[in-house]
Amino acid sequence: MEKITIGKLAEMAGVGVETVRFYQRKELLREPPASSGFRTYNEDDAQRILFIKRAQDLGFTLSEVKELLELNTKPRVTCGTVKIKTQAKITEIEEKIADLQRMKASLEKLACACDASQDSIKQYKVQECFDAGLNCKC
Amino acid sequence: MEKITIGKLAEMAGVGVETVRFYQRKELLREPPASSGFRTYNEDDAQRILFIKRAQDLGFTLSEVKELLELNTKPRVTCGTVKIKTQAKITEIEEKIADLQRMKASLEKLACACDASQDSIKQYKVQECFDAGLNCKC
DNA sequence: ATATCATCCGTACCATGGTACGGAGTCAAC
DNA sequence: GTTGACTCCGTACCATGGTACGGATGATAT
Repeated sequence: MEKITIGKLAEMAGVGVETVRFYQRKELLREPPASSGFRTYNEDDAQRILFIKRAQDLGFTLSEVKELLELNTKPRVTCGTVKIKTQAKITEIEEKIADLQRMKASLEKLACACDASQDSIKQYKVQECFDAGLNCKC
Repeated sequence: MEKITIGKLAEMAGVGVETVRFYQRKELLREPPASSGFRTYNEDDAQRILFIKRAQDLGFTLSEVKELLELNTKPRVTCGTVKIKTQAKITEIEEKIADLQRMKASLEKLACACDASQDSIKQYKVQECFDAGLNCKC
């Protein structure tokens, strides 16, 4: 198997060298055996970084990712554990979407009010729009 | 009107005294007139903090909240300007919603893949769960 | 009038997720 | 056998959104 240096690993995974070292400090990635002072990585390390990036894109924090990765080392963990964690994340995301949709509705009312009250806009407060009692009847 | 001290204001808005000072440093909140060395707030200041918190809960950063608040305070803002800014925010929100919906879809695939493999593969790895999620046809 | 709060201010610190720096050692090519 | 690129390590720094500290002074109640 080829020797993968930190620079090559970083390139393979699409991250910076410093990011690899950062993940090692955070114990998201093992400290690989060092041959003559230089770390020697393998394909699995690259896969692991790609996994971290993927999970991160799905809204997991690094400590959540670490937890997920640690599920592997624990003996009797099944996919069910992953599913529970994943569904908690889905619920979180659904709540954020609902919040944003409420926000969007409020801003649409503000935009609409701008149309309606061409000249009296100066009195219109953004806060008022966000608050439950909206002036606009759009 | 009653004099509201920083401690009372913080309590009214459900934040810490230090948070109020922090918002002032960030220019999200005015530096109120100080009567004999102590700041004197009013009801509007409390409303403003509540607005900040609300917008923040909806995924806006403090600098975005600041921008939103500035829609109110700019003196010569015309109706058209408000509408353009508001609609830019709406577009931003729509993008956030779309991002979250993509995240949710991926997570649902992940949950589904976990479900499918729960019985059959006892030693299923977390990474494999994510990989299965990518290819899941649920 | 004295005790006990609250407030003042600057500054330091916390977590998160990295990024940058600088002096040293190492490796590979020419 | 020297040059240039890469790596080593610790440490400092960045933005974000706060939280905590501590000495001084103001307000208030008994």
